[in-house]
Amino acid sequence: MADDGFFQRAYDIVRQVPEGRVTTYGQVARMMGEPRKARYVGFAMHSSPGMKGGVPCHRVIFADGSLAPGFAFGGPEEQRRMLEAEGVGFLPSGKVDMSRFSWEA
DNA sequence: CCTATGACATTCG
DNA sequence: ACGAATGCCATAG
Repeated sequence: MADDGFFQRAYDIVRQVPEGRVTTYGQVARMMGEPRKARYVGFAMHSSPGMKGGVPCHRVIFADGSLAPGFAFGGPEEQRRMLEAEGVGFLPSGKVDMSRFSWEA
């Protein structure tokens, strides 16, 4: 299915994200050449096979550095835990320090 | 054809 | 700084 191609492309990008590094939905969408489809990237993550498929969707966060409220692994709390375990630093605001850990191709 | 919805992003008050 | 509103694109009713 051609639609799945979009998903596969999103997975391919997220799969390239190294540990201790985070990226945003808009960023991934932009790499695919379609920055307007940021929402679909999010949907792709929702449907993502998870770390088993090599898709660390927990490294994909909002543009402002916040995590997905309620749709994550068991809440943003768990996601924050995982990111911290990978070496990602968090700000006192409870958001990721994008200034340091924002992933760049 | 118009309205509603969605792991987003950006702008305004 | 935070919350609300609007914009984008695609699918469904």
